[in-house]
Amino acid sequence: MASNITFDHDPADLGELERAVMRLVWQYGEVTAEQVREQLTEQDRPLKDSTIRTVLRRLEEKGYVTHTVESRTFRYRPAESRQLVAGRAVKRIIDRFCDGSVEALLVGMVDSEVLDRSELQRLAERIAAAKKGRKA
Amino acid sequence: MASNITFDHDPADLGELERAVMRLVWQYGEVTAEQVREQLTEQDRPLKDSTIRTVLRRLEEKGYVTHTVESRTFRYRPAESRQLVAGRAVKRIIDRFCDGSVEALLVGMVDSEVLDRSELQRLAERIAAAKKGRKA
DNA sequence: AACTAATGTTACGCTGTGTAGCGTTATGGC
DNA sequence: GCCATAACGCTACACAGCGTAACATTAGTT
Repeated sequence: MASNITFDHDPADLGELERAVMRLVWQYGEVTAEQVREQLTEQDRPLKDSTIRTVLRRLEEKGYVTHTVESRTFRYRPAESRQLVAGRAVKRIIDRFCDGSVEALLVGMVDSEVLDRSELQRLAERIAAAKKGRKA
Repeated sequence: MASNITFDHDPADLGELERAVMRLVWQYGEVTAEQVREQLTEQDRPLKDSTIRTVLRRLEEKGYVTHTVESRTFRYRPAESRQLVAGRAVKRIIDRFCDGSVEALLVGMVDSEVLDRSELQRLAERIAAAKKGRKA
């Protein structure tokens, strides 16, 4: 197996530019191709607008954004929150590198200094609290 | 190029086969090209050994494995633990998708059902305990 | 010296991504 | 109504990475 399964989108499979664009989409909540172009230009990355449009179209094909037309202008919005996407990306890593063990991952995060234990502790409490208060 | 530069090891920049091989390297701790080939064959993925060798060489170039020669045979070993690599991969995701906020990520993990709060709670305790017991 | 096991070299095709040119189509102004 | 213009789609192309492997090289063993 593994050869013909249809994988759903993998956030890590976004290229550098695509990621930069997604960052903007998430940041602004809603953007037009022009706005994206302006922002990128400001980030010292001047690009032709056909380039931006191509990227936005690909992102939509990949399911990262959706768009609505408003007086002949496309408004792109994120299809999912970045937290959700990030969460799935992490899940992928866990599956691929930690044989599904979230624990192994977190230990690795601590080891690679992405997380320190007190921080983790705090987070655990925070999240537990938030979840409890929000309970379903 | 300049081999003295610290390269970014992003597991996401590994291909499907490369990942499969890494999994074996991590699993066995030490492998020869032949062993890798046998294992892959057993996983219904028969490949010529020149293929395996190419992949192992690339993995070494990328810094994922190292090798020592033992009576003409290359013994490949992981350069770093998979937890460490996974941890860094996650850090990348955090930087790229969560603007560096670990909290945002964990919240996302909970939201995308990668983690549930009780699990997180337990983990926090476990890790804190492990760290404490292991000295600082 | 010949045989053979283990490695290295080179390559080729495919897919994805960055980047963009050019064609198309509504809209508003004249 | 006609045209300039804005916004978009389509097509392409080069380059890199990965899977895959044939062929060349080298060093022990007999």
